[in-house]
Order: sequence, then structure tokens, then C-alpha cells
Amino acid sequence: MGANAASILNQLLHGVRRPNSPPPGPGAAKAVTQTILGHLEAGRLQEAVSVLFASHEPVAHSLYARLFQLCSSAQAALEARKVEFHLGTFNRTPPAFLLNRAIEAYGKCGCLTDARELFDEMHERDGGSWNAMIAAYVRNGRAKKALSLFSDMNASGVSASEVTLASVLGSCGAVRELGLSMQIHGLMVKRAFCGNVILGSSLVNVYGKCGVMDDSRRMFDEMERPNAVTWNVIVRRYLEMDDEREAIVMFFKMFLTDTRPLKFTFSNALIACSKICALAEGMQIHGFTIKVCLEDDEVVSSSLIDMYVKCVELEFAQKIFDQPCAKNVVSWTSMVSGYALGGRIGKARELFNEMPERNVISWNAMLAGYIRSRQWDEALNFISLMRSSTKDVDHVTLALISNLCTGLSDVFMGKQVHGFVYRCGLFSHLLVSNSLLDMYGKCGNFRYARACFYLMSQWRDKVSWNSLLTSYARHQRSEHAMEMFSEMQWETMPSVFTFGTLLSACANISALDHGKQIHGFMIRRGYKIDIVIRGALIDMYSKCRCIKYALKVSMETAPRDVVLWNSIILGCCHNGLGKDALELFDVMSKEGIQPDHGTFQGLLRACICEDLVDMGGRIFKSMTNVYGVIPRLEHHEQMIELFSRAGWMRELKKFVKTMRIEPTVSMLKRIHGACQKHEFPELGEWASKLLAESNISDPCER
DNA sequence: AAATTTGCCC
Repeated sequence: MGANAASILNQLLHGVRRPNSPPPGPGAAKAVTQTILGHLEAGRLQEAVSVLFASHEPVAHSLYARLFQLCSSAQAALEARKVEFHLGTFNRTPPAFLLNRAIEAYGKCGCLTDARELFDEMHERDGGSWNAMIAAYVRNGRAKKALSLFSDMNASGVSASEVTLASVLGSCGAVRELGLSMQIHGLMVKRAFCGNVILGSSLVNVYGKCGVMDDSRRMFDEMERPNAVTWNVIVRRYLEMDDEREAIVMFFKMFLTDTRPLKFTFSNALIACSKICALAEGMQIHGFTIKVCLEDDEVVSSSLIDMYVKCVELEFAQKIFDQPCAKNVVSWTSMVSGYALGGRIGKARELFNEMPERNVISWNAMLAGYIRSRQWDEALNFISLMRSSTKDVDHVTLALISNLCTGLSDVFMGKQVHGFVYRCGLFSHLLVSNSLLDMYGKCGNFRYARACFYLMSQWRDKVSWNSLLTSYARHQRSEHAMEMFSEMQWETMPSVFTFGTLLSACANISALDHGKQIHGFMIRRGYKIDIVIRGALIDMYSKCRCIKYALKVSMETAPRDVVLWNSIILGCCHNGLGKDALELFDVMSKEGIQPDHGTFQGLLRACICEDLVDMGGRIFKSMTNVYGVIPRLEHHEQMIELFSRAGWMRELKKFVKTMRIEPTVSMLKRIHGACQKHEFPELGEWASKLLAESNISDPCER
């Protein structure tokens, strides 16, 4: 494109230079220069260049240099070409330093072809020419080109200056060129460039980007006077290596020096706090921002709001958000997201509706809220609203819609999402393909799940493996899940997510040895035994009839959440310890944990195995009256089981007749059986009549 | 500077 434009320009130029135009009189050049300077002083670069262009006399080198510089900062490619043409036409061999300025100007304008042509045609290149050309590549994101030119430079015997090395190190960071960076580091030591703070910071940066944080930190510690940029780099690199603690520590260290943090450093440190919910540190940083009068800055206040949102301190976030200067799309989206993911969907939607402008991220934040709180219908409505309000749909939107299909167990809709993803060319996006894989797997469509999994061979990660593994385990294919685990280790490392699933698989097939091996493996390899893993361990040990271990794991350490308690209570029931289960419920209540559906299934199961019919009845009533947990189908089934086993037929009748739900076929069968055993025909006939009717209306249910 | 996939009980 550049060459094409240049050739058109050449034609134009030849038209301008008429051969029979009168020769310029004496003093004409001076007049031209004056006119040009006049235009420049008034900021009219275009006019100045036009005057030069029409003139048939060379001007002073310094004027060319100034024009090139102005073209650079104004990013005026056409003007730069005109100046270069004039320079080349009226100077047989223009000095290298001027041509270097031209290369710089082309680089700044993004005209790499022009820059390179000029560079290649130069008769005499100096170090500056190489620098200018390398910098042009770097500026336009062509890191590999920059590095290959650097190698040409070395081959041609030109020695690199500090300026060159700074550009080159930047490119090394972009393409993770650790080897070359280390060579440059060596060269810097040899040429005593190590005191150069820009080069030092570049090395801290490049080592961090290449993932060798220890080297990055050593370089940082060796630097005598790290500046604000150096500090920013080290904080940022720790953050990107997921070492949020160290990022925060470095930020606080910085505050002990006299260096004033850049506002980006504030936001980097705040992001680190957000990621690990470090509220106390975040609040201290908030204090610092006030101290240096940056709390009103747009970027800093957005970061503060997001920090409070992520630490679930919505009141604090709201307080900052209420300041007029803090309101922009980003902070607004943070607030919506905070309320939405915190379950305060109504408040989130209110705020969303008030937004003066929204982008795709704002829409996604709201949609994520509906899906997180399993409000499927609202999510569907919101999606149609989104489709009619904006053209914006990105990979996150598609992953969210795929999750919605998973929640609805709607493979049909899921396939439509898949088709849409395919047409957008987004299937190779890891987030999207993982969501689709998960959708097929969780819906039990293993043919499609497998197909996705193989198509993803080139880019799948441990999330893909975990997702498929879990889908198998949840569809009663635990052995298959265990086999996949061995296969998985050829490709990626297992994570706590993997072990959570595997332990549950072991529990379901009573594979105590496997379960113990996993437990031991996790301890030996230093995996964190978090609350989910502890729940899975308790479940595994108790289902494998190893209640001693189960109780040991459960009582070892707090905290315990409701799922963990449910595992303990159910675990006791599995081992015939109903009374203990009921006692443990009191301990759970004393810890202030609210029971849920699962808890009551455990308690009713305890009553069944201990024949505590009265107690069961009281517990069932307390669900609605005391705990506000609406009994589900399973609880009704358990009550029927409880009365039937004990032969409490009148109570059974009363319960069945006052149930708020329709009796299922399996309930009717259980009732019918009990009535026969305990000779209670009045209810038995009712049950068999209903069974006969359901056989006609629903032949599939048998 | 904001949204995003995988795990335990029922």
C-alpha cells in the first residue's frame, strides 16, 4: 500500500515540476524558508510542506530535520513523503542523520514499507539508522522483525547502543525470547550499561514475561535506583505470574522509598488485592491514594471500586461510586457485577437500567448474574433484550449462553449455540469450546462431548479434562472417569478440581484403595486440602464404610460449610449412626450453619434408620416452619418411607392426603406395598386406583 | 480499569 501511494505521489510530483518553469531568482530559497517557518509557527504543517514541495531549491538540513520531526509527532505520512522526496531530489547524498529522521517519521506513521525501502537504499548507514529501523518495527508490534534486524545489525559489525538494546529488550519481552535477553544482559555487563535504569527495568520486565520471576527479582534487587516504571514493572510481573502476595508486598516496599507510584501501579496493586480478597491491604492502598491525591483519578477510583466489589464490601464500593467523578462504564459495570454475582439481582438490574452507556462487558456482567443465581427464564429474556438492543456479542457472551443451556439441560438449544459459535469462528477460543464441551457432557451427550474434546486436541487444557471427567462421573460412569485420569496425566497436571471429582467417583463405586491413594497423593504433592476436597474425602470414606477416617477429616479443621456438614450427617447415616447424625445437627446449628435441602434429607434418613417416626414428623414440619426450606419430592418420599416401614398407617394416610404435591408412581407403589403388609385397605385401594390410571396415561412409568 | 470455563453433599 505504501509503495503504491508513493508511486502515485511521484506521478503527481512530476506533474508539478514543469520543465519550462522560470529559474528561481537569487534570494528565492531564503524567502521559501521564511514562508515555511511562518507556517510552522502557526502550526500549519500541511501548508509548510506544500510550500517546500513547490520550491525547486534545497533548504537547510536543520529545516528538513525539523519538518521530519513535526511529521512524526503529527503522524503525517503524506507530508513525510513529500519532505523526503524534496530532500532526495535536491540533495545528491543526503546525510544519514536526516534519512534516519525520515525512517523515524515513517515508523511513527505506521508506514513500515516506506521506512524499510529507505533503510535498504541508504548508501551510508550509521548506528542511528539501525536504531530508527528497529524502533519502527517495535513501535508497530513487529517484534520478530525487530529481532531479526538486530541480528543483521550485529552481523554487519555495527555495535549496539543503549538505545538499540532498550528497543530490542522490549521485543524480547513480547515474544518471550529468554535466550537473547540473557545474551543482551551479558553484553550490558560487559559494556557497563547496567546503571542505565531503562535497560535495567527492561530486563526486570523481560525476565518476568519469560516466567523467570527469580531472575527478574534479582535484577530488580541489583538496581541502584529503581524508578517508578521499574517498580510498576515488578508489581505487574508478580501480578501476572499469579503471585498477588508478592505484588502487594512490593507495592508497600515502594511506598517506603521516595518514589511516587504511577497510577497504573496503584491499579495493579489493587487488582492483586481483588484477586485474593485482601481487604485490609486494599484499604491501606485506598488510604495511600488519598494521601497522594489520586483517589479522584478515573483509573484509580475504578480499581478501588472493583477491589471493594471483589472483597464483597459493596457498601464501600457504592460509597466511592456515588462520587460523581467515579462514574464511568467500567466502574458502573463493576457495581452491576458485584450486585449480580452477590445474588442481589434486582438491585443489579436497577443499576444496569440506569447506565447511560453500556458495552458488551456490562451486558455480560448482568447475564452472568442471572445464570449464577439460576434464574433461567430471566436469563433467556435478558438475552433476547440484549440481541434486540445491541450487535455486541463476544466469546464471553457465547460461553455464558452455553452455560445457560447446561443449566437448562437443553442440548437442542446448546447445539444452536454451537452452530452460532462455529459460524463466528469462535470454536477455537478455549473459553467457548470448554463451555460447549461442558454443556454436552453435563447433559449426558457423550457422543458430542467426545467429538468436541478431540477437535480441541490442539488447544484443550486441564479445564477441558476436568469437565469431561466430571461429566462421566456424574453420569454413573465412575470407572471411565478413573481411566481418563490416567490418560489425562500424559497431557496435563491434575488439579484440586480433578481430585474433587475423582474422590466422588471413588465414593460411588466404593473404591477405598483408590480413594486413599488420592488422599495420600494430595498430601505428598502439597495440594491444598480445601473445603471441597474435605467434603469429598468425608463422603468417600463414609461411603466406603470407613467412618472413623470420615469423622477424623470432618473434625480436624474448621471451617465447615453446609455441604460439608451434609456429607458428615449423611456419612453417619450410611454407617447406621442415625442418632449421631441427629446430634451432629445440633453441633452444626451451634456453628451457625443454616441447613438446606440436603441437610434435611440426611436428617430424615437418620430417622428412617433409627425408626424415629415422631422425630421425623417434627423435623419435616420444622423445615417450613422454622428453617424456611420448602420440602421437595425427595423429602416426601422419605416421609412415606418412614411411616411405611414403621407401619404407622393412619399417619401415612394423613400425610399423603395433605401433601402439597402429586404422588409419584414410586410413592404409590411404596404406599400400596405398605398397605398390603399392614392390612390397611382404605389407603391401599386409593393407591392402586391411581396406579392403574397412571399406567394408562403414562405407559413409560413402570 | 470492568464480564468469563472445571471440583464435594442431595
